[in-house]
Amino acid sequence: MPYSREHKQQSRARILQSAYRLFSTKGFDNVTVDAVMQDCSLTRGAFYGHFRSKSELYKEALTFAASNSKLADRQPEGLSPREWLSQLLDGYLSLEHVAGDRPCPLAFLATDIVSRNKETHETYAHVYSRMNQLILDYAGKNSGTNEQDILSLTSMIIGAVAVSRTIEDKQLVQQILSSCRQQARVILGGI
Amino acid sequence: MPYSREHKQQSRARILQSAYRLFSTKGFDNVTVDAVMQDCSLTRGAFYGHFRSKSELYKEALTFAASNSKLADRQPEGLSPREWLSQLLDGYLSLEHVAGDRPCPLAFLATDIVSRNKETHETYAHVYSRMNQLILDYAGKNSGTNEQDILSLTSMIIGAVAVSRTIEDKQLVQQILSSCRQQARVILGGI
DNA sequence: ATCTAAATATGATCTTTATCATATATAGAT
DNA sequence: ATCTATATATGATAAAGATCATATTTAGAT
Repeated sequence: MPYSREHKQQSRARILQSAYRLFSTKGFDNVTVDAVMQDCSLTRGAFYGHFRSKSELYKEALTFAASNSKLADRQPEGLSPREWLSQLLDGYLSLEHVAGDRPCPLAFLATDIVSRNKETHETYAHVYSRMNQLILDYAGKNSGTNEQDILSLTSMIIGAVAVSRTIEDKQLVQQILSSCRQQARVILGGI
Repeated sequence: MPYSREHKQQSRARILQSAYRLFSTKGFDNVTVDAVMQDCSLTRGAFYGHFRSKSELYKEALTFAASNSKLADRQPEGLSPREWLSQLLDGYLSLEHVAGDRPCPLAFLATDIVSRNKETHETYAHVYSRMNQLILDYAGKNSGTNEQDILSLTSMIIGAVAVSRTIEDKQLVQQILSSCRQQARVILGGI
């Protein structure tokens, strides 16, 4: 047996990490297979030992990102669900997030997804539903916040991050994010 | 002098219209210069008599779309600004819009824009500011709705349309749009 | 030390596509 | 009718990039 037992798994994880970082900041067509492999210090040829195609990589990277998102992080002890949700929203609606720190695929790939294949659309939709469900859980089902409210909330925060990413005027971006942080609290009935 | 006086202007307009329709639904990289020209029954070569490059076309198409958007339409007589705004929001948050009828570049190109050049970013930012300003004007500055509220409103409607476009479950899309229509009225203090 | 299957690297190939150089068509002016 | 500047079309070029075929490296087992 060649190489250590987990070697390939580790390579695969590195490829996915590089891929997601590049895809989410540049979009599918502005990232070459070469670029991804160079980013994780491998080469073109090795790629096809891990993935069937660039499309498959994109879909897998999307799944990878979703399971590594802050939303998927465990709620820290000592925080109530609502406090944790409050922190999550502040992180989501932050300059750091907009700058590309563990970016949310829902916002960063919003329009890039449209040109991908059906499987990828389904993956995206799944990630979206999961975000809504998680926020609903944290908000508390008997809190006066219902599923409708959550749908408008997620539209708002996804839209805010997507738009903010394109705007170079940092002050305006801060205003957008701050307005949405405030509005989020209104929707959730105060935290 | 060859051709009629306005011939070239008309061709240019046709190119821009085709370009915007294609770019907004497929994104920059999934639209070839050939495809645009064929869409308006011209050919590749003629393109460079009108635009210096594909990038320039994209930017011009964005400007073109903004000035042809429903938001730029004149307010119909017999409607108050708030009634007109209400109709605009319902149109924006509709299945028809999501399906691509006179689509809003802010939503349809949200992440595609990021990879474009600085000039294009500025154009996008300009369109964005204009949308906020128009909505603020229609809402009425002394109505209890302030600029902050508008920023969260536009984030929400842009996000809703951007996300909806990727989701194939029509029922879910209707829920998203409906939730946002409702939330929009809350933000605007009832219409 | 050597052998071997798995992992990775290297060197094509083939397609797509933006852009350019050149040719043709158009319709007003003479 | 013909001439001409402008608009449009056609064919060529060249670069980029996904994928494949083939070679090389790796490290556990013998």
